[in-house]
Amino acid sequence: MPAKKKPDELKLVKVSVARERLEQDILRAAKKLFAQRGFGGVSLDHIAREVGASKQNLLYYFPSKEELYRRVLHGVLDVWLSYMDALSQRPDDPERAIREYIAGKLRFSREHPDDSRVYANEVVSGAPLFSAEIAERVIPALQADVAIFNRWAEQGLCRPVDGRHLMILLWASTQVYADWASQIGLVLGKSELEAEDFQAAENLIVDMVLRTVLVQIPSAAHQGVAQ
Amino acid sequence: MPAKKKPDELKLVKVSVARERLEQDILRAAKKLFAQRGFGGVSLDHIAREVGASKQNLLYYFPSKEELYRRVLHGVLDVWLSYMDALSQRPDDPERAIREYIAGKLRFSREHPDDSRVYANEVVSGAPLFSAEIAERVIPALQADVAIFNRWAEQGLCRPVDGRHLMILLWASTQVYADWASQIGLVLGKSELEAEDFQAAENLIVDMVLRTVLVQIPSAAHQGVAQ
DNA sequence: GATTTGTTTTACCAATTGGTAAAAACCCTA
DNA sequence: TAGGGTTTTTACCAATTGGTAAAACAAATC
Repeated sequence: MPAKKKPDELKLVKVSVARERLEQDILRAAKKLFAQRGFGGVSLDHIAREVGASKQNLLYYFPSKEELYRRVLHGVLDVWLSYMDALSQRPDDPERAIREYIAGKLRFSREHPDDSRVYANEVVSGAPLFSAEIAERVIPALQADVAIFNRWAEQGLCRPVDGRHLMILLWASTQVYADWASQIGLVLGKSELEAEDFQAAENLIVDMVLRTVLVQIPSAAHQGVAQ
Repeated sequence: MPAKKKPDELKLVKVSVARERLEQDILRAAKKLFAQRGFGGVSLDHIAREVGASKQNLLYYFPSKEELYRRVLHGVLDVWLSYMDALSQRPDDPERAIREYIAGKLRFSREHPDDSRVYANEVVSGAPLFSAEIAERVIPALQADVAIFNRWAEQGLCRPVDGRHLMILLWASTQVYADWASQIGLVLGKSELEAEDFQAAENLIVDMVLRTVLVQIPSAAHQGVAQ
């Protein structure tokens, strides 16, 4: 083991740390702006100003605007998927699995609203740059969830439902609390959603799904229907 | 009645017909593109090419891009609201009212996907140009619907629910079939949503809402839960 | 047929777009 | 402190952006 190698590694690590930090800053700023205005509505200059660098500096780290956007989308999908594995975690307890799935997706909306909005923007646009990755990573995860519902139905643990449309409804009714936050704020008469709003949403959604899916009406433990 | 007035009126009508047609063409093309790429992602040139006119010709009909966008949004909101009055139409029959409300909103998603997507784009962006009009026109409509739910609960016609979050869920789970059509297509394994898909969605949503809202479990007439 | 009115086209404009090339500044190790 | 690699800045670029001014065209009325 020659001593020469060590400083080399050290340097590499240091460089990559500094590089990594600015790269992350750029990605974060880009995410925020893409979330707000979509791919076409954001310029490199805009992102550069947000992060306090020059446009040419961005282009040093990311070869093109599209590549930067792709990197943002990729990160968004990582986060999105990491909140979506609740069903498979509790393969023999539908009620807990559903509760945790809904809670997890609502937590995603609350903790990562910009990720949710970037994803929404891309999907509304018809996912021109991303349908392949969605088909590869999202759809299999969904198919697995649908299969779990079907198995539960076979085992008599839950009523037979159309798992695909149920999953769509779960996506829609949870992500809406990130994507439509501005409008929901108007509805609820507050400028920002608070913990209690997410709790009320969770109560309602859980209640509805359990009533629909479970064989016996769920315990009154969840008082979600109270106003 | 002087004869002079007649030709004047005639001219005015003719002119406004021709003008109206091109104006409508522009609005339609603009709506389609704004739906796809949002306000910032579309250029006047882009719209002009789509409609077969010159950019300067657009600017003759609409004084600015923002004004054009505003007009599009205004039209979208008209359509959107026109599909939202089902609840108040049947003030004493919750089940029918809910069925018709859901069916109406899904019909909107199916018949006017671009309207839905323009609206979605604007809301995801935080409604920078439109929050005032939303607050003026959408929120009161929603408040009225929530009030109807509360009245039903008072009269013992339905269980007490958080009407605001229920309405949000209804919006989300119906509009998703327009806004997320590309992704739902991937989920269902088809490039375009068909009548049966909307029917399946309607069955599921209606079933869930009625199970949650009605005092007695609804008649088995709606076989929405069958896979 | 002249004139008035409404519409479209031509010719511009400054600012911004995404992107390239090269020079300058920086930083670390030798 | 000299040299070499990494990062940032400066200087450009052609194309496109939203928008203006005025000329050319069309249509209908007098």
